[in-house]
Amino acid sequence: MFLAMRGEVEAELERSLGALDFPTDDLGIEQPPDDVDAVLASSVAFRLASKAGTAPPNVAGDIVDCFDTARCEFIDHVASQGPYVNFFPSEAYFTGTVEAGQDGEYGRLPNQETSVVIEHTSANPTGPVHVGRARNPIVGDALANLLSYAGYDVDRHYYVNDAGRQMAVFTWAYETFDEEDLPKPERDRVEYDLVRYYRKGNTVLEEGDQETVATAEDEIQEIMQGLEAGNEETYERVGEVVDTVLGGMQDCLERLPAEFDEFVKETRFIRDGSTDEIAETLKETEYAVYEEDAWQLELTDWDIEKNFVFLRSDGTSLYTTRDLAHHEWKFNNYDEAVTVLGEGHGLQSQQLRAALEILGNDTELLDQVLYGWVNLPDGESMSTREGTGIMLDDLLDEAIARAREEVEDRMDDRIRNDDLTDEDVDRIARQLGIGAVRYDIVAKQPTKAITFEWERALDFEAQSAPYIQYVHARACGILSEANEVPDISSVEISLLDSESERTLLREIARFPAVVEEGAAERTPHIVATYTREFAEAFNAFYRECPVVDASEDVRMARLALVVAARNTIANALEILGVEAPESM
RNA sequence: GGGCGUGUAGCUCAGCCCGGAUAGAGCGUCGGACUUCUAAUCCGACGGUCGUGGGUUCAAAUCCCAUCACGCCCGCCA
Repeated sequence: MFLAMRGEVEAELERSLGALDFPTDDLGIEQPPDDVDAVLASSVAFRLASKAGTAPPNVAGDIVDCFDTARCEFIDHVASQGPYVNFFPSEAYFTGTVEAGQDGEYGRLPNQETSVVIEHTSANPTGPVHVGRARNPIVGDALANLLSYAGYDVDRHYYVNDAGRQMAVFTWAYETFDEEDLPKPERDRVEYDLVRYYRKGNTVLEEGDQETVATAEDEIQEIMQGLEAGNEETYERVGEVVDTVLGGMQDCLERLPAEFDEFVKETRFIRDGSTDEIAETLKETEYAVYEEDAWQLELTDWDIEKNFVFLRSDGTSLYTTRDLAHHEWKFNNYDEAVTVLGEGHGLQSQQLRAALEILGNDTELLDQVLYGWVNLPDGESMSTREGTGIMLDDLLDEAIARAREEVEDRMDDRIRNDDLTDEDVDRIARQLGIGAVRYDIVAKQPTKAITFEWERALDFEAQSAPYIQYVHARACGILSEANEVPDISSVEISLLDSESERTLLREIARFPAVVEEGAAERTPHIVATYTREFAEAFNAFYRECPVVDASEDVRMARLALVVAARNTIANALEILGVEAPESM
């Protein structure tokens, strides 16, 4: 209803300003502070005062006089307060909110008829997923959920770097070393098994004697050239390693859960010739220069001082050249593209955009969401090759273990006698533990750097997932206790007239607007902020408004409100990728 | 040196793009509320030169300029 009301405010305010001979390009619509009872406000009177030759409050008064609420369904009245014009909701606003909230899909926006490909994670398939990489799937998955809720047709892609030197090193190491020379794997899963070869290979290359390293380099070069030349046998050898490791990483990511519609391999754009085509096209452009035997692009028009080399002196392509072919493929198959990537790729993503423009693409359709690094407290960085960092599996296991402890501690002093089964305890521990990890990461602006600390990551207090999840469990508790479904057509919404009920209704009403804004700005964290504010409103309602024991009419109205609240918080959590427990 | 990002309460963060009503939360500290639809909750108190200095504006945490601190990047690696 918020979106509908905002539409009415915009239309009628524009008409009013026009009638008063004021410009209508800036309506100054904003959210009033908490202690003002209006849903929307306008500060436009400030800017019109000098034109009108009078003080802002007078202008605000004129606007109020001209504003015709008879033309609006969701606006009850308009009032000026000093220089501000405040818009107050009608009974239909609240009735409409409760009705809309009965839908289990509440918050989902109309189909935008637009396809979006969101690429995220895309970690090199070299070993187990560590916490440093985990920010990407968590942000990426939430953003994909959010765009989907906003009515976009979303495909989730993982771009697999299977053509680089690291994969050649990995393949050589895997084929060279014996299992018995390696340490025990840290966990019984394929990527933990195979990463040992990769680490051993890198150690040998760094510390081995000259002859060993030279032999290894020859073999690595042979693999790389086989890939570039389109040699099928090489593809198979490398592919075995890539697919195996990736399979294990997928198992890990599914725990979050983060799943993908497609794993797009980099070699695909070598094999189908599109990388070569791109290179040939670029050579013909006015930005192309041939310097020091390599083809480059001068990007000074884009304020990038560094030349972008797209063909090496030996004529082979680079990662970004292949990524150009990848992105042209995206543009051919989707209306819009979003990529979630680490801040270390800033310059590269600028070069990519510039080159895509040179190739004639509309880069307005590409959004690159950058997220900051995850550091360890002692300043050490996380590296698969060096075997440093916290593994995501370990973090999730620890989170679940701590959540289980909490659940068990609380079992003893539960007032409610609802005997949780062992399965319930398992479920709750998993939902809360993983939810806490996800929420902690998705709730922050991605551009902020994070220092990983166990206690902080696993804090289950307020402003964490369990706080929000508890709201859902409470709502479900009321509904199961009441054990009846309100007939929405006969419910008296006007009975929901206390302050806490009205506040909760307003929170429910603006959920679709949060989805709209978050999707447009590609900022899933605002959904997390919303869930916190929503939880506060719900808890106030919970404290002040008994549902089950209320008189018949009030009970029905409140039950309808609780259904709407439950659907809202369940769907907001779904966007964040945090499970909504029915009991905890 | 250049580019990008970050800097808001002791700590962790919203708010900044798009200027507007007394700068908001949580943690921590202190003090309160469970015979109640689940206290993983709620209520109250304490806590702020919004990094710093200028500028624009009726109005600046928000826009502009400068500056400091921290992070990342500046490879014919990925």
